[in-house]
Amino acid sequence: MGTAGNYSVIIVRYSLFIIFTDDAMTQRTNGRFTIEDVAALAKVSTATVSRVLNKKGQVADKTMARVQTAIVELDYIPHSGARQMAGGRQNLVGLIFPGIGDPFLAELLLGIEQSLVAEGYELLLYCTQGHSSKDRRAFLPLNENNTDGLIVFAHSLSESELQRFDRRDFPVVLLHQTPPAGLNIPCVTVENKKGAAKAVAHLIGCGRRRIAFLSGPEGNEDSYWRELGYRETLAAHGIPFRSALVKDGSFSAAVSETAVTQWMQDGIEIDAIFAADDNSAQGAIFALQQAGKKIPQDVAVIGFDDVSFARYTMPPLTTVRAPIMEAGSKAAEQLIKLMRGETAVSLTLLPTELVIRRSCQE
Amino acid sequence: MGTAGNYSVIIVRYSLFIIFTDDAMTQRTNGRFTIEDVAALAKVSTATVSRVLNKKGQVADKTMARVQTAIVELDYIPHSGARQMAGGRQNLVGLIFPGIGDPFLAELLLGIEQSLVAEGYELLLYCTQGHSSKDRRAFLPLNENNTDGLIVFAHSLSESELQRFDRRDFPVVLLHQTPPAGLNIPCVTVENKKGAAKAVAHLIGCGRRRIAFLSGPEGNEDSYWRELGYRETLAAHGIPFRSALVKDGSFSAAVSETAVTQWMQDGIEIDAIFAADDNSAQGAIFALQQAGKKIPQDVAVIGFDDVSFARYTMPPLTTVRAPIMEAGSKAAEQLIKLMRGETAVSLTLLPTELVIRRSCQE
DNA sequence: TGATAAAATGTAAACGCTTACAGCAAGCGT
DNA sequence: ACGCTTGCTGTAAGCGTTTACATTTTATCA
Repeated sequence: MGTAGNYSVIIVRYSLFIIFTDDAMTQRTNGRFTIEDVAALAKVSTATVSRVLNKKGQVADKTMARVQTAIVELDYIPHSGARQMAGGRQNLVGLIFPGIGDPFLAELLLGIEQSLVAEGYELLLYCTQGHSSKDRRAFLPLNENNTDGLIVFAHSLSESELQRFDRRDFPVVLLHQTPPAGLNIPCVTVENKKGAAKAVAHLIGCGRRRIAFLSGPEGNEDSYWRELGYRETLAAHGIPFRSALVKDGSFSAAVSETAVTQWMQDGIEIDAIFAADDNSAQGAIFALQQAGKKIPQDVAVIGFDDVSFARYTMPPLTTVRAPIMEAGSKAAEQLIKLMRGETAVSLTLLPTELVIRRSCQE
Repeated sequence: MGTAGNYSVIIVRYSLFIIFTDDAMTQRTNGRFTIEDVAALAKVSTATVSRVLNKKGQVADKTMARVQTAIVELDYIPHSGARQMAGGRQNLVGLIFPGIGDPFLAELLLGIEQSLVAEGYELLLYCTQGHSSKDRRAFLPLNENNTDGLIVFAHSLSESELQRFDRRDFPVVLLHQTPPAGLNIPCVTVENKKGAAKAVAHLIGCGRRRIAFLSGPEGNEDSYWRELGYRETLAAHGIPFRSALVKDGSFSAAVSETAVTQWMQDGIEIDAIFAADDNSAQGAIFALQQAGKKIPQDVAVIGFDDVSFARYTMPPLTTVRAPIMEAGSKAAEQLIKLMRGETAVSLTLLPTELVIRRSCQE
């Protein structure tokens, strides 16, 4: 690299030339440039290039400028695999969640990214929908060696997968799920039981007594607490719990529609439905209207989450607002602490709030 | 595993022994196991372990079994970075898209995964929402060195980013976006213009004449063609185009609500709205009802996409069904061809179909 | 000016995998 | 008995970074 006098000029003008003729270059996979090429062009060592790339250590301003020019010139991008191997920080966190497409997620993601971007992290998503956990095991494509930490939503990972990470002290934060026994993984979730209690109390306050509950999917923790809130509030007001008034709505409009239609067909008397989420509420409203019921006159409906479409249902949906965006943002904050080696708060419980629209009373 | 009676017991103890005493082991980052550890435990070379991991080359049944036992025993997971470096296949494809949370995406993803999983690929998602393309450039976390190919939705990548991939012959398929001039990147999209024409023709057939259009975001290609279909159909029926009847709805219920409310306040006479997507249609319906309009008596509304909630609006939404899932699946198929080195179809145009519900006529 | 500290830069090992190549054993035909 | 082929396995180079450490350059001060 000694005789570099006019070398740089040559390089700059003839970068195309290099690509086609330099042997070392053309032998590279895809003809892609490496840190060495950048170093050569900038007339520094790879160490220096690495330093400017990572803004670590000291580099003279002039040198840095030269390196940056070279980077742009070659359209260089560091090889993430090599970075992982060398043990540097990835600047990457992963979010693992079941099915996409729920409006819920839009907000959640917004919250997460808000916190993450501020710290220079990127977010990669992996959706477990349609993978048996068995297939996945060996191949979870977001893991301790290509991310700096993981946010795991609800029940998208099995207990054993969580254990793996815990054993390796890998930063993980759980969203809307408390950790399995014995694992000390920070968790961020909302006050499900209190929220449900507010909803049901409001229904009772509106004079409703035959209040049905549309649960979430089997084993879902949010749904569990929401149902508990429902039961306790019923009890607190001296209204007996009746299992015939509980059906699975699976957080799904379609499933809930079927469930409510079934109630109608069975002639079950209902004057209110508390749905475990807004999707279920939407399905319920539809089914009720199909059956000729007036909302809220005949049946009041109340949802949970307050997702974006809640105000567009007809009538607009009274629902329990979960601070979804805040939850995402808090989760990211805890993860950041963990990634820094600090200790995180093991349970963050966010308050919920009743948003009254017109599906309970005019 | 012939003598497996007490074998497993022995192994269990052995692995603990390894963890705590073997020097090479404890020095590893995170105390994680490598292919060498697996090789040692199975008493083979790393090459053999790699061969069973990748099902490549010949390995005797007995040896393979021993290796697999060791893998399970150590709970070993290959290091993705090392794999990338060594140049093996990643078995990973990336999907890059703007904002999450649109019900549209749920279906799309389903289609993509369906094709991908069959070929043994995993899917990782990157959402560009909330990143300026400037920040991202150097750090696009899904790229040619950590995936085998990319599916890029609509306008989530800049032209120069697409050029980079094209220059490197990296497999990319575009969804709902035709490639920039000069780039030969396969594209999968739907018959937007025809679909729009069907919708508008239907509206006209219902006797509507003052048909408004709620467009998608500026520069969106789907919206462009849908608007063209709208204009041409109007023209074909001798209805003059009036720019006052076109507003931006940005594929968003909230934006559309505002836009329609504005029309109402301005006293613009409208007897139908063709919305560029179902979200816009939902916002439009809401705004119209707020303004005291009856749907479809006073104003007919028609959407585009037929996402899951379309049948839950009140009245249920007439809309142009785009075969979203199929689009996803086709895109994945083309990508697979590209990744195999075969040539792909450069334009796949999927047919759209009018789904008549009750928002146009009773 | 020379001694010394501080700043800037370079050298080279290590990270964990894949794979070309080499080696070895067993079976075959002659 | 010999050389060949075939099937299986091992050796070791190389992938592109980061970083501890060594070295050189520059700044500071008496």
